[in-house]
Amino acid sequence: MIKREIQILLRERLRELGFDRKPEALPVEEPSSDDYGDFASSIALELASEFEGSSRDLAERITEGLEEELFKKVTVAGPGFINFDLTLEFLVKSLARLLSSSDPLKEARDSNRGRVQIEFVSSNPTGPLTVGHCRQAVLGDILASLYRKIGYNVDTEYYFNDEGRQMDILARTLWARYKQALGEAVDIPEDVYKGEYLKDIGKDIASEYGERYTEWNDAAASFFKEKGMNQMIERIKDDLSLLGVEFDGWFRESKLHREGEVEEVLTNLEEKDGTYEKDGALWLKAEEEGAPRDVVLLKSNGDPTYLLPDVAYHLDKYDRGYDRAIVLLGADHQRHVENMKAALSKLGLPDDFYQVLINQFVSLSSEGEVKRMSTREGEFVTLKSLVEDLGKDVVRYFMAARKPESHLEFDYDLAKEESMDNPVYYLQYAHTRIASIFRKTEGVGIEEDFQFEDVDLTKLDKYEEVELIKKLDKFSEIVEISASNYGPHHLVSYGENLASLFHGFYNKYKVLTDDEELSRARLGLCKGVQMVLRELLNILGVSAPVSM
RNA sequence: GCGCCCGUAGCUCAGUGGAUGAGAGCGACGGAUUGCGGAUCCGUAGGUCGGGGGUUCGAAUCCUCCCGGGCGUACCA
Repeated sequence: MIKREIQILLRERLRELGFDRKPEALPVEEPSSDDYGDFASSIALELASEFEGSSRDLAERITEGLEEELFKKVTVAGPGFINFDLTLEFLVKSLARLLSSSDPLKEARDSNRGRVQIEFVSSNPTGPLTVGHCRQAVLGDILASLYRKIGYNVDTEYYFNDEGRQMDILARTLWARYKQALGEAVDIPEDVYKGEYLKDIGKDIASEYGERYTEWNDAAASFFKEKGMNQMIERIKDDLSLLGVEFDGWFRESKLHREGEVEEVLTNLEEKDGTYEKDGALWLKAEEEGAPRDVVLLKSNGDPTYLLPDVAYHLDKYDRGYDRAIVLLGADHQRHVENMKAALSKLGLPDDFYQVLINQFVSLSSEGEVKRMSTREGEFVTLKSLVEDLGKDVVRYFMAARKPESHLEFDYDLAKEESMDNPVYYLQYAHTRIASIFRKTEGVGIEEDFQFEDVDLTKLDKYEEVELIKKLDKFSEIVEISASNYGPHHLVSYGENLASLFHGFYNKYKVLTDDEELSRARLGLCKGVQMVLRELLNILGVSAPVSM
């Protein structure tokens, strides 16, 4: 990374002046204006208070002896900004590294980063996944591949409650559907799971098992619970696979109860003096750990609340050896997160173990109308219908394009538009275009898979070419930022930016020219753009076609 | 009432823990191709970065208050 190299040089120079700073802590940025060089640093302004002279004087001192072969020019501007103009030879090395590595993220990878678990969607198997789950599925899946790319050992997991009241209702409803399929009229309990999907499952069971479960008893209850849940899980898996999302693990809440982990965590909390009884219920002293108020762990009827098994679940994650547990939750879980943090802190887990990405809701807009997505209304757009309608690439791209903590207005009409107006195709088209250029190389006497080692990349001296080289160099930093900030949208912005630079370059200059050396250099640049685009689309889970 | 998130161009939104003219896409208007894919490119118009105050050499970005919207504030999950 060019930025890193400048930081290291700056660090050396600052050492000589008596300042001790880590290179990564030194501000080096691409300035907003081209008048201020390729890169700029405001370090002198930051350190001026520790210096006897003015910030401008300090900047002058820093630049002394810094003008080595890397820099065409180093100047001090304004109140003390240091502007770096890089030589073409130096800039071009970054592209050469990319071309020889065949891996755009080689520099960003560090295999010693530890184990991370990412939990997302985690919707209970009582109904189909919706547009809201879709956003989370995409975000979680991208984060997982992002963390893998930079060297973490990542497992994804889906957690669900396979017991409890909701599952009982599911079982009861499914049984009723089964009976209906056998031709008997049975009342469906009001307000619950009337969906077509249960009718279908009921029919399947009827044809497979005939009249074996005509009476509602314990055997039927457990049969329909297990059957219903398994069928729902299968459907959820099918929906997710439409999106290209697969989980490494599926965790059942019942395991925590069965293996005594819930009991254990309760004892643990009691021993740490983290609980008390009030009104017949057992409360967690959450307020002591920074939560707004205390919260119930065991209801007065003895049942645990949602919180308690989730605490046990996270202790289980911790015991499995993860260094970090990242959890994606919807905006309505804010209070739960505070309670969880309080409980885990009571138990003595490291503060940074439990990390939550709260994402805001999705609304769908079409023909000027905005519809809120609500499962409670009973009217929701399913993940399945959305993906079947628009395709995986478009859905994933749109779901990733906004920062998670912002509301996402999903523009259905724009997403549906299979034309230049749809930003997904903008990126894919850049990739396709490059592939197309490489199919034409023989026409100018260049073999398609020629080696870039011998190419003179300093032929790339046009403004647009240099901008592209700098942009490519920035990719690993963007990936790093996207991962550490849990913000896949940075990738999208960067990708649109890169594609835009490329299209501009393409329109202004010919890649395949009469000058063979120039052609080879430009092909090198194209290859670099293609490599980064492909890697980026790959992380987003969007296909990178060679023709469209 | 209190807590979290959001408020940037007509619309949808970028702008990583501050840094030297406020950006993109869509929409509007006007242009570009007998040549590598026009799903492209170039240009014009359009903004007191919700509002006030504060910190700083410097604030869309940090602090505070206010306004507007979403979510939460359960012995639901």
